[in-house]
Amino acid sequence: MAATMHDVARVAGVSVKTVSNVINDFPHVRPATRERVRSAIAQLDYRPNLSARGLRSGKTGVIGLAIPELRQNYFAELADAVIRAAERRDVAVLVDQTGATREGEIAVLSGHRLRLTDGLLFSPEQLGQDDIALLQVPFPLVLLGERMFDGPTDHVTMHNVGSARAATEHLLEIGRRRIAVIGAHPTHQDDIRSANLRVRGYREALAAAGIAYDPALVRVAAPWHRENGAAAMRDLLADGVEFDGVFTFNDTLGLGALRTLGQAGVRVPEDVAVIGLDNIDEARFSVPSMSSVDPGRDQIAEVAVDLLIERINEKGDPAPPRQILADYRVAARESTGFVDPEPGLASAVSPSVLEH
Amino acid sequence: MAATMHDVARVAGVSVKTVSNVINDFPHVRPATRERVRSAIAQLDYRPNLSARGLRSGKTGVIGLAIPELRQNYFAELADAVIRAAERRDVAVLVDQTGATREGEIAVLSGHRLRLTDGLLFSPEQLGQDDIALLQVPFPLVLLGERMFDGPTDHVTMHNVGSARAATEHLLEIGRRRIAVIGAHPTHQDDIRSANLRVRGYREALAAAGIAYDPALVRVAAPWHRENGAAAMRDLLADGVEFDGVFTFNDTLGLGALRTLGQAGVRVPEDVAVIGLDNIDEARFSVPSMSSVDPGRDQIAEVAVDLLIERINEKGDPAPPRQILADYRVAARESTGFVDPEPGLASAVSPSVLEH
DNA sequence: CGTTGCATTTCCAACGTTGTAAGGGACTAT
DNA sequence: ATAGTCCCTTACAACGTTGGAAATGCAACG
Repeated sequence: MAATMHDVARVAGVSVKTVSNVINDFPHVRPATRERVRSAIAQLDYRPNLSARGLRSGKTGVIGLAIPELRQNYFAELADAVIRAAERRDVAVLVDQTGATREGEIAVLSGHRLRLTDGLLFSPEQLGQDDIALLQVPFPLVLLGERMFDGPTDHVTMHNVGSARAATEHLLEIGRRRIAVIGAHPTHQDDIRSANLRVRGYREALAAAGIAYDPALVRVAAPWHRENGAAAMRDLLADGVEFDGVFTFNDTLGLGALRTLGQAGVRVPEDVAVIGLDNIDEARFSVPSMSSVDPGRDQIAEVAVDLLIERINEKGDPAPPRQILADYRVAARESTGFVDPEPGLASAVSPSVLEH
Repeated sequence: MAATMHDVARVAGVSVKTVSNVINDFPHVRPATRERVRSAIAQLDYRPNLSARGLRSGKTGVIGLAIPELRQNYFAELADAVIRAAERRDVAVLVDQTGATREGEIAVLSGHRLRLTDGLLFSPEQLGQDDIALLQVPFPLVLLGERMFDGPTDHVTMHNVGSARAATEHLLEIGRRRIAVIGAHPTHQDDIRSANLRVRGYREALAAAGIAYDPALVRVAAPWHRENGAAAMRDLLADGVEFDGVFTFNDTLGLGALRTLGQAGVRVPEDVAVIGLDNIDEARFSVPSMSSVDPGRDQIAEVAVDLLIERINEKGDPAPPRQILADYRVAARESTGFVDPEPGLASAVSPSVLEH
């Protein structure tokens, strides 16, 4: 049977409350007493019962992370970053998968699925701008991702316009002038916000370089899955539109596009340079390796966890919702003519990263 | 403030214990009473406080899953499967990353990191056969993976010999006769068990087909990372050994090998057919898509969760440890001359799967 | 009509922790 | 010596739930 606070108190010759005071770093404990308690704790290998603490304090020290599916690379990496960030703050993470369904996402917001958590990090994939009202929930919630904006909760997201502009600028810097994009939204689809912002970044970069905007180069693809990237690229090639660079709105689209280019015998980057957005690990391992904009996922995870913990501990009237934009940077690889110093190495971002 | 059992009891006009009895599906509650309690619960949107329940019952309804890193595709898919399996049993999953370090894995076993859990699913990457003694822990533990065998706990794992044999047989069936393998272990390395078993499966298949074993075709690669697969393939090509098929001991090695083959201008599958093992999602998206043996990951997750829950609820003397081997099957794709009916589609295993 | 037996419900205590308020001891100032 | 003060420590209750035992109600029986 595991030791309890009472056991520790008995061994140390103090009351349980004094043990509690030592554990919680309360002031007003004599150093000698503190030491005695410490050694009793060590001797008994005592660890606080978190259920009891949770019951008494109303906090469990666990946060929920709701994502569509772990097997989607992007979300695995997000979960990885969140778990690391939470660990540093001594918080555990319960992962819940919504299955990328609307019902799943709504279920998560009902709070019926993730019990035992103090708050929720939520990265929706189906809910959109029209569902903002659903975010009004009776527990601390921090929103992630680019599907809903200006909601009632804190929101941490990448810089859509900036990173899209950076991607386009990167292609311009290596001399490309006919730059296609893949991932625009079909009219009135509710991916709107994010896709529109990226189109805006693209156009800003073009404008700054004095290049005219050509609608023929802007391709619809939704959702942003590999097969749609491949299909959009097939269309682009079939239409005979001339282009020497492609910016896909995420890496998954980009990998699909790369595959089509490879099958079609188009050389990358000689004939067409390709850059994605997300900087998922997989981008480093495609043939050729794919350049991408790193949207600052680690920073997003850190900040999101911090905000959530802040909200959990918030007393009194809640502060107004905050929106945080992460820093981004270009990771240049073979698909835009750069060489990976250490191709296939599994850790750290490539040193050929261009700081923003 | 959230409703408690007392609130429900008051509304329903019964005692708290009766509410508890309804919630826990105890017999001996009159249907009328049960109904009254049910509607009170609905009316108040009551949900049990899991901290209190955990305190009282000693169970939290949460299990831990310790894996090296979520960003490794294989483990993301494993975590996905485990979370789904656990959800069906109304159990939540706390994911802990060991960081693929020996210290991290030992720390997990100390139980100091994952508190608030009833038991642990542990998939080691660093610990090996010599560390078996560390698995003797004071909480329910189910071991996953192929690094440690015959330990003191339940163990769920793929069928190493069988799946390796199946991979080799698949290459034989499409007419290959000079079949190389990548992923053997350097002598005395502690990957031994798994790599050896796969070599055995390979040799069994060769023997059954009446083909002589040629040591020159057996290549060392450790750990099983992409870069080592690429390097082993470079060596194989550089050595001038003749071969028309390659079986890599996991998919990551295979993707690395595919990359090298592509760069070297060797045609897949015309010149060399390639098959991996693990059937990670990524295998469907490489160019060409890569055949693989599906080691039954979903089944492994299901069984592992079941065993763990059984152990958690076990009373009295523990039953002897059990070892479960999962069913495997070949997923045939372009790299062995098969066509994906739906290339790039993100769900379900390809219908070209050959059942085992 | 009292008794028995069973189904149903209630009462009480306990799980391990922490907040509150009060207690005890040592020191200082008078 | 005495009161006042400051530190440090303690006692007690409470968080919301469930196990066990006790109590109640009801029907059938003699």
